[in-house]
This record gives sequence, structure tokens and C-alpha cells, in this order.
Amino acid sequence: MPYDPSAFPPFAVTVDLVVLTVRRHSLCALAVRRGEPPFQGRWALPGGFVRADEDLAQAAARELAEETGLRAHDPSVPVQDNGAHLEQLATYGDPKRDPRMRVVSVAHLALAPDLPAPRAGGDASNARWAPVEELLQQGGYGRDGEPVAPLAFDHAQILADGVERARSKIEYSSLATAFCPPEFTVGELRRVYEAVWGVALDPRNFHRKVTGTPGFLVPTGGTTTRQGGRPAQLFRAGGATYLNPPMLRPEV
Amino acid sequence: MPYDPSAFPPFAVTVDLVVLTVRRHSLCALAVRRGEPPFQGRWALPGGFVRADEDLAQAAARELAEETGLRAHDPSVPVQDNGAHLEQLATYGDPKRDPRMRVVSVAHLALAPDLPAPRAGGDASNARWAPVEELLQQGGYGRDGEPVAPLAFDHAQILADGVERARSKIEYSSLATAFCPPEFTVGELRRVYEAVWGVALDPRNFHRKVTGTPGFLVPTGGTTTRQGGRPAQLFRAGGATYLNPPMLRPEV
DNA sequence: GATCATAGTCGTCTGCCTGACGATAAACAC
DNA sequence: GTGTTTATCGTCAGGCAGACGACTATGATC
Repeated sequence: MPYDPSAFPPFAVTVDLVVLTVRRHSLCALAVRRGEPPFQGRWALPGGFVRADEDLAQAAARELAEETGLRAHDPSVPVQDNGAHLEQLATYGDPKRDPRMRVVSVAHLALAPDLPAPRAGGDASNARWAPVEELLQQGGYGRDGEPVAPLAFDHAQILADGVERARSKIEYSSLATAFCPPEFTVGELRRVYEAVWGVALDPRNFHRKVTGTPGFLVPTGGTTTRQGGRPAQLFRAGGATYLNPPMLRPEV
Repeated sequence: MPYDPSAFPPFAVTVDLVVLTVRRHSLCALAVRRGEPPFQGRWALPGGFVRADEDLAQAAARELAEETGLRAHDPSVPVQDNGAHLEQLATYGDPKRDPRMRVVSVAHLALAPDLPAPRAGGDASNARWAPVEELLQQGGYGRDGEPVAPLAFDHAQILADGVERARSKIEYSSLATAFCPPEFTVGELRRVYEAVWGVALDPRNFHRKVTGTPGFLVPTGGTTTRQGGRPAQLFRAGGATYLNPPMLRPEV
């Protein structure tokens, strides 16, 4: 049967990005302000149309670079400096999710170390890192007492799914290192876990666990006191992808 | 900005299904024979276009019902007889994955108990349950010595991803019960794990583990000897979704 | 410079879970 | 009855995690 355009309805396909980082002990996501309807002026996840000749992962990497300047981490290269982890999250295709037309969005999850202020088309006022709880509380009030509008489209759901993916994935993978600079201390890594999970972890047990997991951390030989206190050893992420046994998220 | 069709390239959106079941101690997937080009006569995963007014999950449930007669298991109803588990798997959008046009496929994963012979538009010769190793061995020879053509499109990759999802997910969730009939014995559940993972498990440790995990199994009071040997207690799936601690897949 | 606060690192102990495996129980086939 | 099959209970040793004590090495403060 030859190509018959009437045989299927046309869709627009976009990629949306959940870009997570840890700033000042809290898990933050990148949000951009919409400059046009629908939801003009509201915060949304960054994203855009997939181009005609582009793979989905390429489109996501392109959007990520446009919004943050980050290069996507090539999964075939285990350790790469200053590259964000990028993976496909899920696809959202409710017929009414975009009031203009039928749009299917392939959401991606990116994890990045703490970065300088974001840029959205060079306009800093239209992009920001916001704590995920703030973005997810629908119709509440932000830290400054100002009313908070929920994210545009179904982006609150997408963000929630991305956060949950990140929370569960750092349990059994070494992905938490994607939130850290190329060299980091055990304490810094622990604060990543604490921020992402929103819990306090015992520094001694955490230290024993991560240093005892083969392939997770590789000492670089250096030390730092950038966190104050006694100098701490610096590590790089090791080659291990999966943690066995996993880091257990404390129960409630 | 009004709806501007020139602002984005049009895509076709399909759903493809990885339908898994356990038959005769091996993990099998549903395959259908393609009746038209491209890949005419080759085996492929069942699937089809998403309709204009349909959600992605609805489209997947519709395709599943068309191919197998199964109703999709509503996730909000924890226990439902004879309903298959259905979840979104991943989305595949390589520009060249379909030679005819730009098609983005949202793959879904379905887990079903052992079923009578499948039907594909009523034609049994065009649908079958095949062991996943047989479908995944590219260009090899099947059990009957006949050469095996690889699956159409990128369906081998999709199937491999679905199998890996199932293998890892039964570790930390109660999803293995989706492969079982409404009432089943501990031994039947163990044989599911053994088929999906391709390993042998110790019956005594397995029994201790699953009966000791709260909420996993609920005794129905009945017994059965349908597997031969001493009568075994019958269980239903309990309300628990996540297993804590997880079932550990044996190393190597 | 003594003291304090802050982080980091090493140990210990106890309880739980797992893997290995022995032993018993209840059906069916002959 | 004897053997075979499957189910179920128990035991034991090793490993890992949570709770927590102790000590170390910095910078900050008086």
C-alpha cells in the first residue's frame, strides 16, 4: 500500500525537558516563562518542536543546549566532564493537552550540576531554576507570599514524573554523580541524595556505603575544604552504572 | 499565535505493543505477520495508528483488545481478573525507522497470563506467541531449523527494551503476578520468575521470600494439584505494588 | 594561641535478610 | 508399597544496614 496521508491523522511532535539540578540543598528544575498564548506569561518546561530530520534524542539535546548551554552526555562515553545526563522520560499525548492542536510531547529528563543562571534566548528574566516543590504546588503561595500559578499544559505532571524518576533512579544507579561537578567529595554527593530525596542521611553510613561500592567512586588524590571543616578527599565518578546492592531510600 | 501548520512538520503517531506471556516455561511475545509493505510477510509487533481523538493509553488498550481480546488492567483497580497489565514503555522516533514517512511510535508493554491462541483480524496464521530469544536472534535459525528473519522496522530493539523492562520490574514490584491466572500457587509464580529471568531459583528460599513479604500474596484458602505433587495453597495478588525489600535477580 | 564549630573518616555492634541446604509432607503413578 | 514429584518448614552462616561512639583536621572566634 503506497503512502496515503488520509490513512492517519497528523500530529505535531515536541520534546519537553525536565532539567534538574541541586542548588542550595534543594532540588530545582528549569522553568521558562511563556511569551505567547496559550498560557502566555505562565511558567512552563522548556521544549520545542522536533524537526523533520531529527531524532528524538537529538531534538532533546538541541533544546537542552539552547536553554542551558549544556552538551548532552553521550551514554556511550561513561565519564564526560560538564555534560548533562539526558534520557527519555515518557510521552504525553492527551488529545486536549494543547488547546491549539494535537500535540504529542516526548518528555526527556536531564540531570545537571549546579550551573550559573540560565538563559532563555538570552533573556534571563524568562528562565529560572525553581525548587520543584514550588513548581508543583498548584495554586498555592510561593516563598515570597506571591500566588503561584501552576505550570502550563500538563507540565506539572511531567515534572512530577521526572522527579520521581530521578528519585528512584539514584537508588540503584550512579546517576547522582550527574548532579555533581567533575570532582566532588563524599559529603557533596551525600547532600545531593539528601536534596533529591528530602531526607537526612547518616554521614558515616553513607561514607561507608559509597566508598565500599566497587566502581562507584574513584579517588583523584586531591582534597578540598570548600565545604569547611576537615579536608575531604576528592572523587570522580567511576565506571559503574548500576549500584549493587542499591542505596536504600529511607522509609518515610 | 494562531494555529500555523507550517510551523512544525507533520508526524504520524502509532502505538506498538510488546505483549509478553509465559508459556511452557519460556517468555513469549506476541508477533503478527505483516500483510503489506514495507516488510511484507515479516513478523512484527502488533500496533497501529493513534486516532485523532484518542489518548495514547486508549490507543494501546484498543490495539491490545483487537489483537488478543484482553481488556487492559485499569491501574486504579488493584486487582482485576483476566485483565492485562499495560504501561507505556518508550517512544521511538528515528527519522528513518519507517521508509514511507516520518512515524513516531509510542511503544507499550503488556503482561498477560497464558492465553489461548492469538488472533489477528481473525486469522490465526498471522499471529503467534514466539519465545523472545527466537524473535531476537537476528538472522539465525529457529528451533525448526528454518531461517529466522529479524523483526520488521526497529521492533527488535523495542522488544528487547520491553523484555528488559519486564525483567527488571518484577524485581521490585509485584508485576510478576500479571503473568499468572487470578489464582495461582507459589510454585507457579516461581516458574514465572524463572522463565522471565531464565534462571533457576531455590523453591524453599523463594517460598519464604514471597510469603513473608506483606501484601504480596493473599491466600484464598483453596489448594490445587494441577502442577502435580503435593497440593499447593492458592493465592491471589495482594494490594502491594512495590516489593520491599525486592526480589533479587541472581547475579550472572 | 586556645577554644569552638564544622566536616570528614574509621570502628563497633546488633538485627535482618539471603543463599545453601537438610528434612518432612502430601499427592500421583506404577 | 515404592518411587517420583512438588510443597513447605527449619537451620545455619555470611553480608549488609542502621544506630551511634570516637577521633581527626580544618577555619572561625575570642
